[in-house]
Amino acid sequence: MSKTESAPALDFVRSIVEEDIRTGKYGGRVHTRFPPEPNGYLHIGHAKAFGLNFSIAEEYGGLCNLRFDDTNPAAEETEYVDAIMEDVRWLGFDWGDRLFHASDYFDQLHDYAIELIRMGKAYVCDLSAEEIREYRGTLTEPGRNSPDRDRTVEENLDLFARMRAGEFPDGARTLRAKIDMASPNINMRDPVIYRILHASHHRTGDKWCIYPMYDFTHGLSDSIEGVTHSNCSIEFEDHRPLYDWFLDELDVYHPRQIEFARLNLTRTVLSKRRLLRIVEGGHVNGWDDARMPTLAGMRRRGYTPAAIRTFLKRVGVAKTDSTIDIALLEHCVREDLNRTAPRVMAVLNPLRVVIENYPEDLVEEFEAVNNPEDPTAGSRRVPFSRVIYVEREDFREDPPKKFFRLAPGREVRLKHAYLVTCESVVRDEGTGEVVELRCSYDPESRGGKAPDGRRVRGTLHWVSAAHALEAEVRLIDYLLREAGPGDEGADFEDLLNPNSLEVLTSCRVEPGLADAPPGARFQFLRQGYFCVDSVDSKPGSLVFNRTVSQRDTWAKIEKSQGA
RNA sequence: UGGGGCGUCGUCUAGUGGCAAGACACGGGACUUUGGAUCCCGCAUCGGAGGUUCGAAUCCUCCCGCCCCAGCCA
Repeated sequence: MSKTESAPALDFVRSIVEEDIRTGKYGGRVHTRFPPEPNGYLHIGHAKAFGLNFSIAEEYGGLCNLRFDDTNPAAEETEYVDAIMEDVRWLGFDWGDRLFHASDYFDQLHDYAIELIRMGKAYVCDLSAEEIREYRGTLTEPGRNSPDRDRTVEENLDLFARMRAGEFPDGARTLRAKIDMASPNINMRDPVIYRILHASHHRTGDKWCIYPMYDFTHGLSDSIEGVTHSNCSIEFEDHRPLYDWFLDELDVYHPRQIEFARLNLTRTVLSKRRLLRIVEGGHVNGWDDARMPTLAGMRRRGYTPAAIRTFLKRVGVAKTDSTIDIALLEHCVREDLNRTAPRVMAVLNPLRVVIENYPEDLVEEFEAVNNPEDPTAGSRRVPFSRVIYVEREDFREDPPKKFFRLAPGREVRLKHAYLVTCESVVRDEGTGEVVELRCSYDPESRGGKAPDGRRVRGTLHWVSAAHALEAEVRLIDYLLREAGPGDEGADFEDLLNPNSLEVLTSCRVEPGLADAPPGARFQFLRQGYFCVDSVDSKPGSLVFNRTVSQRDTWAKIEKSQGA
């Protein structure tokens, strides 16, 4: 632990945890929890939250529970429960045998509610939802007491029992905490703690027709589980007095709630409401669409758990409202994939090239290194023949300055193979479009080395026409056209990028990819990182997703030339 | 106009009275059989104004800006 090892600075949450360990506040224990409501898919923003909770537990020899906050049967489904567990595990976290549900505590929570009633700290209220809102007051005016606020304990007990017994319809009555209708903190103005909901719960079925509210449930669940640090997002800061109130009034074990800022990303939608709109509006093909910021989407797109965890670490944890540049996430993905992804050649927009002086029936195989960053990755053999495909954008009839690729009379290197020179072009007679290049090769340049040491700046990827496999490649762009998350409003659809997905259908990839398994990740040389789509790719009809493009210096040069 | 919170490079994040640190982005250069990777160099006086102090991003005062809260959602 020497200072010279430059231990990374602690974020404020970890500082609090360390301080509590030092002072023995919880007997030196560290126990966190991740409490998602199973009403949707987890996205990268949730990953910040559970990454923090699980990581802190790991780092301090503590435990982290997975607890489903399932107190609203109207919104929750088992499908989401399963998806959430899969996503948390995918990122490499483990809750051991501590899988819990707020609904596990419904009996105990009910007992706590009765205790509050007995103490005169809770009452049954007959006000309608609208009346409760009216009585609550506003941000600047205090609220008024409910006419039912002074019911006797006996009457409250009786009414609450009848609520539970199903005597009243939804919305007829609520159980409220008796706190302070004049509190400047609106959350303290006699919040509802139980509501009547004749709805079947995905775990408890029809056992209950009254369900506890979040504020009442959350702290008590933390307390029951022996949580020490209850980390949540910053909009709950106003709720902390209420969190503390229940624990204090009931005089039970008292965890500490700590709030941190949520994650925002440029060009990315991270609100559940909007994500739902994108899915239901048919703007994407489901929650696991590769364009989605859900973990399921990122997984399908080819992002790695390691890259996401590195990203989360670099983003840090603070209370400042911030928006992370999506470029940081992409950097982390490239950094990981550069180390681990095997290189392969694939031509996205094929342009046919005939090497006129290359023998008609000859097929050579060239040794190609799989990953120059990783000597243990080995090599493979790639077939070469007289007719090949190169990338259409690697040829220009009128090459601009600094364009080091193919052009009439220009010589380039075909990666791993030969030096070739463009001798002439073949056009479509109707459109005039260039449909084929006629080239010559230097037989002395086998392997790509110029025999006389002449300098050849451009190196192109290619595939042998007779051997290449046809494939579909999906190019993924941001869901939002603007840099920021955009304004709230009905015109949200206008903020969507209409070109977030570009599908290329006649791509050609090297033959070795024939049996690449679903999810396999590759670097398509000079282009970026791609993975085999885990849903739509089939042997014989390969589908790849572009995970992230490679940095493209030429694009920058070209742009600055144009400007 | 009530309450709570937050303001440090373009974007994040450290720093908590003694030379403003790191990452991404951006710009420049080196190297290169991926215009990839890698390597070098450059890039902020800390929301504003006063004050305290030998010394302030750090302490005090006032001001300004942004975010959250009026669900029987979480």
